[in-house]
Amino acid sequence: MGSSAGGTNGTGDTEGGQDVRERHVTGSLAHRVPDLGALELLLAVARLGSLGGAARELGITQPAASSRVRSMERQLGVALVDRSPRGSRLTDAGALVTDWARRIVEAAEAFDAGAQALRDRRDSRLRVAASMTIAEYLLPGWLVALRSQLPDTAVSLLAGNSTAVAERLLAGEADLGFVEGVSVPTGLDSAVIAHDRLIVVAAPGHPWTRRRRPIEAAELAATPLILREKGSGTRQVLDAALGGLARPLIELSSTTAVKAAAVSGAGPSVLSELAVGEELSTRRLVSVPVADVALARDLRAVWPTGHRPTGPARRLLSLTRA
Amino acid sequence: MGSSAGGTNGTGDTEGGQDVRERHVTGSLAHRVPDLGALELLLAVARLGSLGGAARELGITQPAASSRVRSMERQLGVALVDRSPRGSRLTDAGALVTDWARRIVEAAEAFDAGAQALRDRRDSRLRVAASMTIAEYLLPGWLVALRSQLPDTAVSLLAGNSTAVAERLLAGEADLGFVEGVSVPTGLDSAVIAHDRLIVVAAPGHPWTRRRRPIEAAELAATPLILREKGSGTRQVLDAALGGLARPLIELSSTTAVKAAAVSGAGPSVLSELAVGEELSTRRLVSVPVADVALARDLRAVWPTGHRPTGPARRLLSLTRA
DNA sequence: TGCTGCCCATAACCCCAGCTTATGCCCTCA
DNA sequence: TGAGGGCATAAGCTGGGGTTATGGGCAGCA
Repeated sequence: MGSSAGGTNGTGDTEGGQDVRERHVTGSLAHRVPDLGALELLLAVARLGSLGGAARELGITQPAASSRVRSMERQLGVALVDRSPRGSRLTDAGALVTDWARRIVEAAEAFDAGAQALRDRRDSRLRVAASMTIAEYLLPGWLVALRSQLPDTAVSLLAGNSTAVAERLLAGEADLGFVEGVSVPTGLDSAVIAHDRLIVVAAPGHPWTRRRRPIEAAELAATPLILREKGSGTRQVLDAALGGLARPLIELSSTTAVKAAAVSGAGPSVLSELAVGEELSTRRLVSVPVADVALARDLRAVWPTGHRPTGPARRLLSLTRA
Repeated sequence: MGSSAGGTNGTGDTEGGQDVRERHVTGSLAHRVPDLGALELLLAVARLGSLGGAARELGITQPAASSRVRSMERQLGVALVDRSPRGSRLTDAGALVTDWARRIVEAAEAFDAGAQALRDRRDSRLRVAASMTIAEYLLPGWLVALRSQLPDTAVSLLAGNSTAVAERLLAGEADLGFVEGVSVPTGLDSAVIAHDRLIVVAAPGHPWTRRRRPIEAAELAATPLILREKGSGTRQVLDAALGGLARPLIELSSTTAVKAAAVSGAGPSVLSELAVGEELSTRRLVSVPVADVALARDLRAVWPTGHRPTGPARRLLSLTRA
């Protein structure tokens, strides 16, 4: 590395003497991270090896691309591309930054696919109904993949609980559904597409995170927990596993609120492993081993009995089987 | 939900009769996805239950927040918050969108943590040297976590291959290193922090993706593959596993380039599972089972023999042991 | 019942980031 | 040696996002 970071190539440094470098300013991410357009531009430069080429691909002019990359470099304080009269290549640091940028762009693509499905309610070629956990954590990725296979298929998404999903399907208002939980609503055929486990989590420092031995079912049932409201898929599985005994410390109506409460140390909680992956890997939450309790559940694709999915629905279904 | 989507409420529609609704316009993500500032604002609204409160937290005025949320709703075509004279709550669709937004913001936080480490080269309290794969895929997450524990510790990052990492550590220019690969450079102590496997991947449709039986080592060695250049950690492991026989179809100098080539169907490749997680789950690449080949490798933290990490280095080390 | 406080919306104005067009220099290659 | 691709700089325009100022609903309380 180090090849270019310091500005050893005196191409253009117009900013001259100003090294005021505001440190430690908590300028709210948006001020420290380039916007999506700039990140897309960077990815295009990486792929095409030229600023002008990237500009053409994005439908802007070459000077616009040039200045935008430059201001991104100023913002980050790192040289990203080596410009030469016959093209531009990423510096080592630039390659790294580009990889990190790609994550943001991919998350944005998932967001876009999801948002688009949420908007196009009727008149879509593929109408999907999904339970919350699946709609939150899995569907956007599937939709991105689906779009790459069927770019012209408009998808609509309705999110609700299992019974709502079943109603839509049976009323002919949805082509394919996804539910989590133990049982399949009557009138529907299903295929298991993935498995999910509920796990017990607590903020770092909680006594349970220091235990040697796993929690027993009885102890879990006896401890007040931060939980989703009754009726949620997560709560149903937990209640079933404990024999209807889960004691709520607080009941909240969204997974997000539950996570926030758990992270802030309000108490232990039980959540889908899909929901807490990020929190676990960054140590904002710690998983507590449990013994003796069946917290696994299947994630299923469902459709009206007899109406085996065809067309785009079939395509989507085939994407979901990892 | 559907309360406002269709534009039935004529609040501000200055564009009047134009329902031209540009469909299918590939307006480059950035035009379809709200910018980071707007997403942060949405998260704040979700957390605080009020537009004004969110505005205060972000250091902007209430009208600014109000208008920004409104324009986000217009952009997405979906009502996100239910405004009432005593606060604002997310709609169902808003809750979903907020969850998707959170992914983007988290990716941005990782980007920011990484970029900041890349910028602060010297004069940092914790100097980390890491091999490319780790710097790309794992370090940013660790840095986010570290920052939540030690907000005032400036971290610097140098990315290079294993020998470069070792040099820095031995020269006293780095406090903690991370390497992938089979052997530990001499003069360094190490601890295994995770495991990684190289996997064989191909674009969907490639003959190998239809096979029933795993690929044999001999077949893998006989087939031209898309590979990183000689000397990269990935290549070393593969060569060792095959007995130095890997045949390159193309040699490329970055993981990203290799992935792009593989996705475009140029041929099969061998890559770290860390690198292709996203591609696998969205089916841009398919994993091909292999028999008979030892493609596992350890990811290790390393430090100069005897100089057991202390202070921030120790803290970071403890974060990395999942 | 009216007062006070919190919440949100609208209006008018301002500023700068990012775009465009126009131009020039550098390098390579036929 | 001229043509063409690639990059940089300069000058001017536009709009999104910010600000201040103001007004209207709904709760709670004297």
